[in-house]
Amino acid sequence: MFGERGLAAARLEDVAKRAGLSKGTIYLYFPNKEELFREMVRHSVVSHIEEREQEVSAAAGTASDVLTQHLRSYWKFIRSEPFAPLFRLIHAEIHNFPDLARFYADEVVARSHRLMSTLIARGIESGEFRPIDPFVAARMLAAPFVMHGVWCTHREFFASVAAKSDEQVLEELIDFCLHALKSRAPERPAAPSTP
Amino acid sequence: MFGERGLAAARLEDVAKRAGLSKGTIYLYFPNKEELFREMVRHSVVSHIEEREQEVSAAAGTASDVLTQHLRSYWKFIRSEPFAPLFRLIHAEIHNFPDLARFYADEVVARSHRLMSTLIARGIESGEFRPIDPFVAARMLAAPFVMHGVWCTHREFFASVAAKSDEQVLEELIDFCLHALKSRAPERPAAPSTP
Amino acid sequence: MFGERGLAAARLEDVAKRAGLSKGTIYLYFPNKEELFREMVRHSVVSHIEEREQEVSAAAGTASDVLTQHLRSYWKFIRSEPFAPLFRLIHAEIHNFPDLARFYADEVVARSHRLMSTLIARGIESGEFRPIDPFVAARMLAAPFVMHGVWCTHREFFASVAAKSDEQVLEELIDFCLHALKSRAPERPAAPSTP
Amino acid sequence: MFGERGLAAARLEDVAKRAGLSKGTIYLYFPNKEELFREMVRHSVVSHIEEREQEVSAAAGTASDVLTQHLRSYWKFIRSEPFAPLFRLIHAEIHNFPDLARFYADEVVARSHRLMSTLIARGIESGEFRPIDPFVAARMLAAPFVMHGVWCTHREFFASVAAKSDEQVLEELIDFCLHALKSRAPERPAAPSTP
DNA sequence: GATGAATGAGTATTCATTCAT
DNA sequence: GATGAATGAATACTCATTCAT
Repeated sequence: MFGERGLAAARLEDVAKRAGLSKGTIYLYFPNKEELFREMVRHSVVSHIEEREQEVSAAAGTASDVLTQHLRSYWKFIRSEPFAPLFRLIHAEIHNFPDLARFYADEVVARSHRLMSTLIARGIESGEFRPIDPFVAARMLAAPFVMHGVWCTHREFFASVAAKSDEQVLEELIDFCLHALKSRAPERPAAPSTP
Repeated sequence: MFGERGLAAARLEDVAKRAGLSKGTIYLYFPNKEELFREMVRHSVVSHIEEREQEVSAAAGTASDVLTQHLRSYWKFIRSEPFAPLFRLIHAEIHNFPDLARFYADEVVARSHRLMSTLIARGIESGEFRPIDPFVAARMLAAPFVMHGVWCTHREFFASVAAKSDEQVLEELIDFCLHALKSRAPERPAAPSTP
Repeated sequence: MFGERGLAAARLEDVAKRAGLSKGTIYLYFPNKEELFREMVRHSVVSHIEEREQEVSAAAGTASDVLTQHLRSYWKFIRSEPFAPLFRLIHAEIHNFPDLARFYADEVVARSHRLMSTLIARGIESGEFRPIDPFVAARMLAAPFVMHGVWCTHREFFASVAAKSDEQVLEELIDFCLHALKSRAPERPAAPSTP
Repeated sequence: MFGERGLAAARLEDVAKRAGLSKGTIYLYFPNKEELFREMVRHSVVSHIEEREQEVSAAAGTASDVLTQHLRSYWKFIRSEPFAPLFRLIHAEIHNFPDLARFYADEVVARSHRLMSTLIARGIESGEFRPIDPFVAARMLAAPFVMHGVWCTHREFFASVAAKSDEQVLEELIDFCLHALKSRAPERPAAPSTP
C-alpha cells in the first residue's frame, strides 16, 4: 500500500483492509501511521538482509567466477518484489524520515558495497582484476544494478530495457562489470617477444 | 516544496507563500494541485533539457576526450540543484502519475542514453572503444552517474561518498567508465609495426 | 476516575484498571458506560446518606448546642472525600442526567435541608432563635457549608480559604450561622425590669 | 453548547452550526477545541466583569442600604444567563483546566468577595454591623447567593426553591444577610432611656 | 466468571478548493 | 488580476462495546 501510493496517500483503512484487519486493530500494534510506516520499512529491510545472508554463496573458482556468482545473487535481490518499493519509499521520504534513510544506507547500501568490495579485492590480489580501490569499484558495480533494477521494474516507461528480459539485462550487467575490472593486455605477453 | 515533502505532504499554502503569492492566486494559473505538480515537474524537466542542449559541447579530440567531456557535463546536470528532487518525485509518484514517468523516461533518461550512445558508437568505430552495443553501454555509463548523484545529494547518509568531493567522485566515475570501454589492444600500437 | 476527568473524558479501560478488573468484566455488571456512571453516582449518594444517618446525633442541650453539633457533622460530610466529586459531577451532567440530578436534589440536598429545618424550628419554638421560616433558614445555612466545602477542596485556587484550616473555616461558619439565627436583645429581658 | 453538554460531549460541528459557521472556520480563529473552550470561558468571565463594573452603584445611605443595593446587583449577576453554565464548566473541568479555575477564582470569586468586604467593613466602622472579619463575612454572604443561584437555575430539581420567584429568594437572602450582620444592641436604644 | 483482542462508529483536525471583495 | 476568509470532504485516531477463549 505504502509502496504504491506513498506514505501520505495510503489510507490506513485500506492498509487495514488489505491486512484483513480493521482500522482500530492497527492501533493495537502501532502507535500511529508514521510508526507503522517505519516498522514496515524496517521490517522490509531486515527481512531482506536475512534472506541475502543465506545466499552468501561459498562459490569457488576464479575471482571472476565468484564475483559473477555474487552479482547474480545481487540481481536477484534487486529484482525481488520488495526492493523497488523500498527504494522508492526511502528516497521519497528521505527528508521526513532521516532515521530510515540512515538505516537503509547502512544496512542495505553500505553492507552490499562492503561485501562486493571484499570479492573485488580478492581478484585484485590474484592479479585477475586491475588495480583499483575496491570500495570505489564496489560502488561502480552496485550502482548500475540498482538503476537497472528500477528501470526493469517499470519497463513500460523505460524503453531501453523494455524489450529485454531480466536475464538479458543481467548478462549485460555482468559482462560490463567484468570488462571494467579485468586486467589489461597482460594476457598477451608473447606479442612483443617477436624479434 | 514538493521536492522536500512530496506531493501529498506539501501544503499549497506553503507553496504559495514561497512563491510570494496567495493561495487563491495559484488557482488562476493551475486548475488544481495535481496539475500544478505536473506542470512543475514538466517545467523542471524541460528547463533542464534546454540547459543541457546548450552544452552539446562540440568538443574535439579522441573519442575518450569527447566522451570525458560529455560525462563532465552530464555530472554537472546530475548534480544540479533540481535533479535529485526530480528523481525522487518521479519515482515516488510513478504509480500516481504515469504520464510524468513516461515524460521523464523519454525526455530525460532515453534522451541522455541516446546522446551518450552516439559518442560511444563513434569510439567503437574508430577502434578506440571495444565492440559493445552502444545503447547497452550508454545505460551502463549513465546508471552509476545517476546513483552517485543521489548518494552525493545525501552524503550525510551514504558513508561511502561522505568523505569525497563531487570532483573526486566524478574522476572515479570517468576513470571507471573509460576503463570499461577502452579496447584491450590499443596499448601496444608499436608491436605490429615491426616488419 | 469520573470525579477527576468527568464522564466523557474518563476512559473505561482506566476505570477497569483502577478497579483491578479488565474492560470486559465491567460489562458483566453494567450494560454500558452511562449506566455505570449512574450506578456510581447513585451508590456514592446512598452510601453517604447511610453514613450520615448514623450520625443523627441524639445530641442534647440548647438548640444552639444541638444545631452546632449538627453543623459539625454536616461539615464532616461536606468535606468527606466523595462529596466534592459528587457535587462536580452532578452539576456537570445536570443536563445529560436529569434523573441523577433529581436523585441528588431529593436525597442529598432536600434531605439535608429538612433535617436542618427541624432543628432550627425547635430553636425558634424555644425562643432561642429569631422567628424565621425554618426551611428558608435551612437553605441559608446549608448553602455556605457547601460552597466553603468546594472552596476548601480546591484551596490552591481559592485564595480566601487558602490560609485557613478546615477547622477554622468550620468555626467561622458556625459562628456566622448562630449569629444569623439568634434572637436579638431578648437575651437581656432583665434589663428593663430595673426600676 | 459547552455549557449544556460539557467540553467533551460538545461536538465542534454543532458549535460551528450554532455560530452560523462551518467546522473549518473555527480553526481559523482557534488552534483547537481546548483553546476554543478556554477562550470561551475567559471571554465569558471577562465580559461579566465588565458588565458588573458598570454597576458599581454609587449608592448612598446607611451601610445596610448600600449593601442591600449591592446584593441586588450581585444577585442579578448570579442569575444572569451565563453565570450558571460558567459555574458548572469551571467546576466540571477544574482538574483539566487549572488555569481557568485560577482565572475564575481570582477574577470572579475573589473580586466579588473583595468588593463585598469593603462595604461590610464600612458598616462595621459605623457601628451598624457587628464586629466581624469583613473578609470572612464576605464569603459568608457570597456563598448562599451562588448556591441559590444554582438552585434557581434548576428549579425543576431543587424543590425548596421551586415555588419561589427569583425576587422572593433575593429578599430572603438579603433579609438573612442583614440579620447576620446587624449589631445586637441598636434595636433597643429606647430601653435604657427609662430613668 | 473473567479476559483482552478486535471492531467500527464517532470526532477533531487538515487542507484543497471556491468566491465575494 | 489578486486575495484570503470560508467551506466541507477526507482521514487519522479514540474508545465504548463485543465475543471467542
